[in-house]
Amino acid sequence: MILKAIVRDYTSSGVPVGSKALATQLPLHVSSATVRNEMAALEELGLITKTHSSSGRIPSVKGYRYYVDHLVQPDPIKANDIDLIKSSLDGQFVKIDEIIETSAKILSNLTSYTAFTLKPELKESRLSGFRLVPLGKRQVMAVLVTDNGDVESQTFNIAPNISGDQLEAVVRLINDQLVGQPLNSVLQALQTEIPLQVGQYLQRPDGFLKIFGDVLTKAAQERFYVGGRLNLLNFSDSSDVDELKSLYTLMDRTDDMASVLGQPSDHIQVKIGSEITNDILKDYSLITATYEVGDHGKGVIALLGPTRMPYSRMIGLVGAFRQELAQRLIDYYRYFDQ
Amino acid sequence: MILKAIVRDYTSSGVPVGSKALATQLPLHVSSATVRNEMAALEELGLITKTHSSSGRIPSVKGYRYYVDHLVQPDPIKANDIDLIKSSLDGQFVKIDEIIETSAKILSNLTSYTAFTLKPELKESRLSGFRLVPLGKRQVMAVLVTDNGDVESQTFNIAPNISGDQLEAVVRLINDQLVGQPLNSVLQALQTEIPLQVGQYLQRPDGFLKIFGDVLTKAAQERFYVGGRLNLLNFSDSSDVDELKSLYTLMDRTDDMASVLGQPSDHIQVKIGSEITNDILKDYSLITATYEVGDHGKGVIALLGPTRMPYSRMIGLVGAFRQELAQRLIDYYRYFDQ
DNA sequence: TTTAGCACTCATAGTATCCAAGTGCTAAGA
DNA sequence: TCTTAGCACTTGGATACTATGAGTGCTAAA
Repeated sequence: MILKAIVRDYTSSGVPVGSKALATQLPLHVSSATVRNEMAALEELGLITKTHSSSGRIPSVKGYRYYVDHLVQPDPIKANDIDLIKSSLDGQFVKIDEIIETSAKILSNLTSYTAFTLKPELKESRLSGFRLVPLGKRQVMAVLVTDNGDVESQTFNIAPNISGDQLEAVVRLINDQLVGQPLNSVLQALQTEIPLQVGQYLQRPDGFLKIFGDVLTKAAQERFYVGGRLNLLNFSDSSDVDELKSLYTLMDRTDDMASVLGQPSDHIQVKIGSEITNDILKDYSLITATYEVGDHGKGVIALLGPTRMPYSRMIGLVGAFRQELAQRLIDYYRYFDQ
Repeated sequence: MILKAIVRDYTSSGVPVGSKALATQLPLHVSSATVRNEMAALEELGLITKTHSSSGRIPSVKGYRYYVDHLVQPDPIKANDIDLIKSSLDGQFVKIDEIIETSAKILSNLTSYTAFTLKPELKESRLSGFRLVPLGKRQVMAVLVTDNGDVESQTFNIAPNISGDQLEAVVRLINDQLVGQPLNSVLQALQTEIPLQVGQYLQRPDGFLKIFGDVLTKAAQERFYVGGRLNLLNFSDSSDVDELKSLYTLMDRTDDMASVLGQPSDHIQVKIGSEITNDILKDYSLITATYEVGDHGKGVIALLGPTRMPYSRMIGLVGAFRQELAQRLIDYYRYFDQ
């Protein structure tokens, strides 16, 4: 009960909490001295610490962990918030990506923290088609489609001496040999056999290979969105410029962030401070949740905030949001899947 | 001479400069008392100020202005720097936009400030084609091309009850009526007659109209790139979080930034502190330069830094960079234009 | 087991003091 | 008339000292 009160107090006020204040708040009627004894015990257990020898107590990482694992109960979500979520997700979206991207924004607005969303994805998507669409005299658009429904495109200029036939031959080559293969394999093939084969049709295959590689890697990458980047300035130290920089740099690296978010799991996960695998985030906490979209795979939403975040509220919010988002996406697919 | 020395000193050290230090630095042999008398005169003229009543002097906005207008001579660019520029611009680019984007990065790296680049653009580009490329069962990609060579695309899903014929009819409609018109007019038509006409072919035209509007506005927007966003943290106060936030928000608004950069002009422009039209930037300085790419229009590069930036070096750099970039782009067009 | 009492600790804010860097002004010198 | 030495004065910043108050640990009594 005391640990719970300390966490609650500290996360809402940000000030180390002392025995006297605590005694008056507790549902039991006990004196501050009693509280002090109990606090000494909690400190012994490593659940709370002091900032200096005569200060009030703050929860340690271990303390937060115990609180999150055993004591916290998610706040019921406010009617206001649920309305906001519903109405924000209710827009006229024409692409899944838009929904996912907006989700990150909503979640960050709701919490004043920074939010991440990962698009739901089948384990391994396969190449389902590649085309070159001629646009102007020299302009061509390369379009790559996966069996997942993801589309990547890029325009480029071709050298004047390349004929339409040559391009068609290359497209046919790619489609014949690679459609149906997982993107990873295609990427690998790009390093090995493809250049040789393409070389039969094009004099200087470099340009084409670069384009193809670009759209391919874009398609193979996880779709990762960040909302409320700037909120980081609120809750981070923000005096240490270098730290801020590495944080922002980290957030732009899709791969690193994907590994930080970790494996999908069914329940809401909370990683606190040093529990996060990446050192740059050791002073923050991360709440992640997986959302399932029927047979369209799983996605992840996550929330990054200070270690001293009001976990009960945030866990409640993330939980509610994941449900709303999943529902919204299921509806989306139901409408468009034949 | 004294003003020049003060600006030079202060921009390189960041510390208000006093009469004694100044006396030893000046090419003339004069005592500090003489310098003090001159400084009093300069202060009278409003060219320099004190931070407090017994501090050294710093240049005022008016002082910087005078310096930039009459005293500064651009530093000759270092061999190192020119090599870096050349080699960075030398990559295998397949799109103009890539070159422009990289330019912002190079310039920001070179200066440790924040750089902006605006793609060269003809006065008003016109719609030269619109298509819908079917990708899968329900997926369609909308592609819009301008006579400028700009391409915008977006994928979306169509409702199951729409036939290929309907889409073709819509595409034909758009192309027949609107090709050759300036994008602005097309945007306007989108508000007025187009919805009615499209309504004849589609039951629920909203989705299509949104897509068309989206790609259209994207194409009509100026192409604007920012490099070294994070450098802002170095040279801005960075303790005032709200200020930082509005600064970053500003940088994401293409329109506002375009108006901040101002009208293209032939020579390098320097705007100092409160001279910048936007209040958010009142403690910064902005160096802008226009680069011309033959008959492919004009673009802009710009550099944002603290008011106390070493103008001579920066003006030199921006000048050299603009030349290199223009040359690079001219080469690019020469290679691909027929 | 709980509690009152008390000595002790430490961060924070406020105050005084010193120092260095710089200024303005005056009066003498070139 | 311009330059310069000299000097009193101003100011921010560093350093030291001193309350003050919130909080602790421990002891002894209830």
